[in-house]
Amino acid sequence: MGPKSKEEVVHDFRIQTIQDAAMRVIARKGKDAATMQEIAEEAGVAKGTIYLYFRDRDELVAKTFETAITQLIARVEEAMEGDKSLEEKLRAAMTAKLEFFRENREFFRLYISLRLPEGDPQQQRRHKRTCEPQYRTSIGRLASILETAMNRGEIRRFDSHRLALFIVEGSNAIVVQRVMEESSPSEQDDVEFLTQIIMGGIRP
Amino acid sequence: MGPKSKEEVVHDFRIQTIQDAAMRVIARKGKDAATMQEIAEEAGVAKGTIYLYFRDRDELVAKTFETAITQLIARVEEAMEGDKSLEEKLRAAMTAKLEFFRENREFFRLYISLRLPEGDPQQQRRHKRTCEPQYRTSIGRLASILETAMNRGEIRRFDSHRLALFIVEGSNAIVVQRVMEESSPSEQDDVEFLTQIIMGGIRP
DNA sequence: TCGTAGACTGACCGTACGTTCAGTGAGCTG
DNA sequence: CAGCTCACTGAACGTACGGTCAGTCTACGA
Repeated sequence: MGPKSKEEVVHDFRIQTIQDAAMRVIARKGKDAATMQEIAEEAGVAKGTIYLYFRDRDELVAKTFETAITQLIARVEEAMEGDKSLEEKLRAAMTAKLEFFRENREFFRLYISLRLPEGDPQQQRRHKRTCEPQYRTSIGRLASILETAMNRGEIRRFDSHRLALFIVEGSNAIVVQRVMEESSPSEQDDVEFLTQIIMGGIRP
Repeated sequence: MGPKSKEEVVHDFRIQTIQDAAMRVIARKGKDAATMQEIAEEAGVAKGTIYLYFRDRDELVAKTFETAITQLIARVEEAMEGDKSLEEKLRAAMTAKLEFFRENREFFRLYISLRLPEGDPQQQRRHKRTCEPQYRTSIGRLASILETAMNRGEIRRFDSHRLALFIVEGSNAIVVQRVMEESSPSEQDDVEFLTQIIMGGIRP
C-alpha cells in the first residue's frame, strides 16, 4: 500500500460523501423508506453516480451500516481500554455511548434497526454477513470483559453472553429515550443511573 | 350490546383470520416487506377482500400491531395481579413474557419493530396514535408498580420510568436471544437470571 | 324456482422505486 | 487546439406493489 494517488483520494471521498448522505437519510426515514433518489440528492450527485461506487442498494445500505457501527464500537472499545475496574469500564463505556449519540443523533434510528434482519432470505443473508458480526463482536467483547471480572471475583457468576446482551440493550433503551425526549437529565446522571442498576441492582 | 347476529360473527371471524395471517407474514418478512398479496394468500382470501375489512394497508398493519400487543400486555398484567412482593411480580411477569413468546415465536419480530416509527411523517403519526400508546401504557404500568415498591421501601429510589424502560428492554434482549437460538436454557433459568440481575445487580 | 343482495374475486391501473445506459462535458495528452 | 477518456448525469425502463371495481358466485327470501 503506497501513498494514495489523486484518483484514489477522490474515489474514497465520493464513497464517504455518499455513505454520509445515506446515513442521514436512513436516520431520517428509516432503512426501508430511504430511496436512492433522496440519498443522491442529499449527497449532491445524480442517482446513477451511486451505482459507480456501490453495486446496488443493498450493498450501499450494508456498507453504511458497517461503517457507522464500526465507528461506534471503536469509540466504546477505546473508552474501555486500560486496566480499570469493571465499574470504571462500564461507566466509561456508557459515557462514550451517550456522547456518540449526542454528537450523532441521527444515527440511533439506524442503530436500532441493526438487531434483526428483514425482507427476503437473500437480504437476510447479506445482513447476517455484514451487520450481525459487528453486533456479535461488540457483545462478545463485553462478554469477555465480564468473564474476566467474574474470574477475578469482581462480580457474581452469570452467563456472560446473556449478561452482556442485557446490559447493552438495557442501556440502549435509555439512549433511545434520551434521543426522543426534548430535554433529558444530564448525561452524568444517566451514566450514574445505569452503573448503579447494573452493579448493585435495585434492592436497597 | 345484545347477542351477535350471524353476520357479525362471520365479520369478526374474517377480521381475525386476516389479522392472524398479517401477523404471521409480518413476523416472517418484517413490517415493511410484508405485501398485501402474501397476506391475502396466507389468509386464504383474495387481495380485494382485505379492503372490505380494512381501509388500507396502514390500517391493517396498525390494527394488527394493536391486537397483538394488547394480548401480550393482558397476559403480563394478569401475571402481576395480586399483592405479591415486587420480586414475585417481576418473576411472574418475566415468566408470562417468555411463555407468550414460546407459544408465539413469530410475534417477536413484530414486537421489536414497535419501538420506533418509520417512513413518512404521515405513517409516523398513525404509528404514534396506535402503537406507541400501547407501549407507553405498558411501560407506565410497570413504572407505577416500581414506584409503589419504592414508596414501601422495597427497592431503592430511581427514576421509575427509566427503570421500567431498562428492565423491559433488557429482558426483551433475552427474549430475542431465546427466539434466535436453536436451543436455549430452560425458561426457569432465564427468569431466574433476569430477576437476580434486576433485584441484586451483579456485585457479589 | 327465480330474483336479488352483497360478499368475494382477481385482472387491471397508477405509481414509485431500483437499475440501466446513451449521452455530456470537463480535463488531460500529444 | 483537436481528440480522447471517463466520471458523471438523468431520462427511460422494468418491476412490484397498493389499491380499485366490474363481474361472479352463493345464500336466502318471496
